[in-house]
Amino acid sequence: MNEDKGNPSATSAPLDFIRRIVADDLRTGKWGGRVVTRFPPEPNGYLHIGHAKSICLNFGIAEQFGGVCHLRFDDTNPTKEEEEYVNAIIEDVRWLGFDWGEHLYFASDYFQQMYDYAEQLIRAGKAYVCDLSSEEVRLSRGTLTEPGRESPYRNRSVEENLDLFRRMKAGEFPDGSRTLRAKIDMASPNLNLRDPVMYRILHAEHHRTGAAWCIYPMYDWAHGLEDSIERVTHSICTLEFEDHRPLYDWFLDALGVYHPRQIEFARLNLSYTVMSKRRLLQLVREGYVSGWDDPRMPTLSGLRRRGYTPESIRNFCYSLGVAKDDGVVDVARLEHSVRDDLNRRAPRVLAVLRPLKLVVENYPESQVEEMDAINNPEDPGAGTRKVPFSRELYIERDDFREHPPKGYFRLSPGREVRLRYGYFVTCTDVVKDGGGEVVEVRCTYDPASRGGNSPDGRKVKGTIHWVSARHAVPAEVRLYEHLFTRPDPDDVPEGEDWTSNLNANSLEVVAAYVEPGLARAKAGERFQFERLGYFCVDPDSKPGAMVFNRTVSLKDTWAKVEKKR
RNA sequence: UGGGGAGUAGUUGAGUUGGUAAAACGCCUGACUCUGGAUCAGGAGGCCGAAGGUUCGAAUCCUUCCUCCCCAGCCA
Repeated sequence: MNEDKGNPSATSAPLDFIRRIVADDLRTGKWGGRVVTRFPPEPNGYLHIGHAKSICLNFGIAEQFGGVCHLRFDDTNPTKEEEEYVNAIIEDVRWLGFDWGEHLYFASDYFQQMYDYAEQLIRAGKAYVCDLSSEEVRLSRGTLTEPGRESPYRNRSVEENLDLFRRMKAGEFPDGSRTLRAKIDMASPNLNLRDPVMYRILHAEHHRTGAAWCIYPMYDWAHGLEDSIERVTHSICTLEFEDHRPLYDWFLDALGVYHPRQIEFARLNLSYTVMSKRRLLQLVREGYVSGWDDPRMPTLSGLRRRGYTPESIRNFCYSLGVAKDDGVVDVARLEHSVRDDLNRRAPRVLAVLRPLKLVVENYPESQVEEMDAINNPEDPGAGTRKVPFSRELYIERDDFREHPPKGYFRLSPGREVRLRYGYFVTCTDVVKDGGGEVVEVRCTYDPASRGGNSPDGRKVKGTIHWVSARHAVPAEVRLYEHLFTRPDPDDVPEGEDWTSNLNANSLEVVAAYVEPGLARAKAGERFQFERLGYFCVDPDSKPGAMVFNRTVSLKDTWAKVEKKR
């Protein structure tokens, strides 16, 4: 099939800084020849294209260096996490093409061990139960420039801490009344080290552990332990956790346990869209889109429904590289990678998005011919098919101009064009409605040009697509544009927010006609509508009521030329 | 303002021990073509954030400065 391009495992491309670290570690035997990475999503939303970069990195490294990559749910906050999300995440990672084998884990499975480690830290005098409220903690934490103040509970005895912590676990105290904190340094310039909270009390039902726990570990405390327990070698995360690394290291050192190396890289940002889970959730909840899998969403489920292939997303991610400066990637690159993939594999078909009737005056009224059409010029093995041709056809409105501009070489009065796989036709007349709108075009055909070539060798510049009016299948086609009108959704006037940059025209529904063979196409099937773009059958599609999504248009140099005028 | 990061073509990014700047996408030409697609061949585009310094020589080393991002959740 389609080999991933740009994946260092498949090319001689220079290694990125993370792969270089892995390769060095392998050479020096630092981890005993093991390579263990992990992708640790929190099940509080759907995966998006930014996660795909992380997935490709982690699974890609494991694959390339003969290691393994774990899929681990970081489910330490029962108030935000749901099973629906874990199922969707599993489906998405699998769809993207990765396999974690036996290595499916849940942080919640480690709760008991984490608890035991916490007691160990208490006994070592490195953690204490604090009775301050969250407000009081906030006030005593200090600011960016001023040190914090130590909690009055900071020096409780080990016995008292142990007793209180056990009672926290036993459910004796209400939410928010106490926390377990690490005893580090309230004056540290790194705020993360100012006695961070390790456990909070949350009497909440967890999607996996139910009511077994009422204290839940915080990210900083839990994450390193998860990595340690799984004997991860390289714990790869995004830049915002760079500040947390000293804490990651502190916990593991304080415990004296197996200690992976955390490495940070820049997350992916894409132009014309938003990527934060909070904002994606807002788009869903407030009805700006139809759901997490709305084809306009940058979620993997949205891209899948839109018609993106896993290969194209992987190739896109590999083409990005891995570095530490965060910028914004032009969506045009994502679009390029689907075109590149679909060009090679998508069967071509004829479809007319905005129909204009074309009557071939000298073509016999009742005649129908089956024309031979090539399924995919990029893939000779794809074969050919028959497409019916008759006297009345539909052509694209855009392919006729009563007054053609310079450089236009499609149909217009007196002009001859080729109907793809059909005949040469010459426009003889137009029919207009009361408002002067062209509602029908008349033409004559050259019977000698059957199939698309004329025996006298004369050339025509334009080739347009068409569909037989009598045989065509009506279909709903959903045309998508960028979700936002500006590359940076946050680029708004004073007082407005990112939602004011939502593109009102991001979805246009059109009543189209497609060639008859498409009547049986199944959800998820992808096609190239010749000269238009790549389209995918939507799950909403039903026999007799086909629905297609436009994945991406074809490059259109004529549109570009026209736009410049 | 304290701490942590980052600054190389429009974008993403190579450039690992200093020798004077890859590539991809985008853009512009042209060729070819029964998709104005694809393909092929060319091209434009960078004072390597700035200023000093070291050196025969600096994107790479030193100094100072500037800009951008992250951190004051009992979120992850």
